[in-house]
Amino acid sequence: MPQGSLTEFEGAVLSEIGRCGACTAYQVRRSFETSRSREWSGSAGAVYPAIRRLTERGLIAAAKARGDGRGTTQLTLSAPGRAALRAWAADVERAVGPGVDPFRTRSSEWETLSPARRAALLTKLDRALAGRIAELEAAQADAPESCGPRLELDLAAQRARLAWLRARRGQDR
Amino acid sequence: MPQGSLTEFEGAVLSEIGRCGACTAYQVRRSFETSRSREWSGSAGAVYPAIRRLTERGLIAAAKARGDGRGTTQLTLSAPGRAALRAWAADVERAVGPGVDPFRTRSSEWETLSPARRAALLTKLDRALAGRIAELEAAQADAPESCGPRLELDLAAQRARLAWLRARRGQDR
DNA sequence: TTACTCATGTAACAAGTTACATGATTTA
DNA sequence: TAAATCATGTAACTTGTTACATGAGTAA
Repeated sequence: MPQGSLTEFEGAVLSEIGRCGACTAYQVRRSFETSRSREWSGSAGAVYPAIRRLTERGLIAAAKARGDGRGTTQLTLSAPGRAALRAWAADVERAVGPGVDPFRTRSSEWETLSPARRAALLTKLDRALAGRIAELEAAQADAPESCGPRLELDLAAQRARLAWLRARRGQDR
Repeated sequence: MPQGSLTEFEGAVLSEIGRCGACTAYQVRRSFETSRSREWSGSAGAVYPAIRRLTERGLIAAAKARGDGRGTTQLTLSAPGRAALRAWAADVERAVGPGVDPFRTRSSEWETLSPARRAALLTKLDRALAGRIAELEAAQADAPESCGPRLELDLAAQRARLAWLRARRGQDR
């Protein structure tokens, strides 16, 4: 990894600290844990070491909260941290990469199934995708202000899968 | 990880061995290395240990090629291996999960940029996406028979990103 | 006072990366 | 014969996972 660059996870951590202005490592964990997307579990064993690394690199400023028996530490982005976050977010090559897509990875295997098995599986996939889309639409309707681009892109990606799936099922008939 | 289940990478390895019928670990490596998607590097340090694990679990049958000074080993799927691969491919919950999407992960950070910086970045992203789409369309035109669902889904995903991006840029005007 | 949440962290393990090492075979 | 490719593998490192451990504050 080139010097100064950030992993996906580190970028997401800095992004979260930048978003909330000043927060504790615990709050960063919770935001990953409660996030709809299951990209990272937000486990303590991932978050605390990552924050320690980023603090050692001078990208995060950690300030002990005084008069707090819990030993709470407030985290903020330093100026280099903001710069590193901007550079990470502006990495076009990585942004347009395909990432890890479990739907696509499995798709070529579906072609090898017998027509009957394939039809059954594609029906299940259709239902699951439609369910996810309904959830995302409900979340969007619940909090129309707070729904950012991630939710929109989640929806767009799931709709693209469903459109592919229905075109694929049409071919089987 | 529940017993008998496969990681994304292990599933992809079994899928590749199933696809080519019987091949060497080296051929599995090459197919990852030369794959358009950069999900996995196909490094020897990933492929050989994974194949050893899968062989120890009885999912891969390894047969030494006789009369080959290179010590070549032919790999095939065992019956339990084919069953494990089918179960992995039919895991609907994991299939419809979002995976790791570097475009979506970065998108919320783009909203924090100044209008001028955002416009410049979104222009670069537009060009990069259009370029990727053109490459995929060219690959599809070059080999119309051999282009499987992965290529179609790659295209669908990139087109969905581009459509989101252009709608997003329209809002800024 | 019991249980839950806030808050931080470590230990053992899993699994990927790069870089290195070795040797056979094929091709220029 | 020199270089490229085929073929297999290991070692050091990174970084994620689960599970565990600890302790302070808060609400039933």
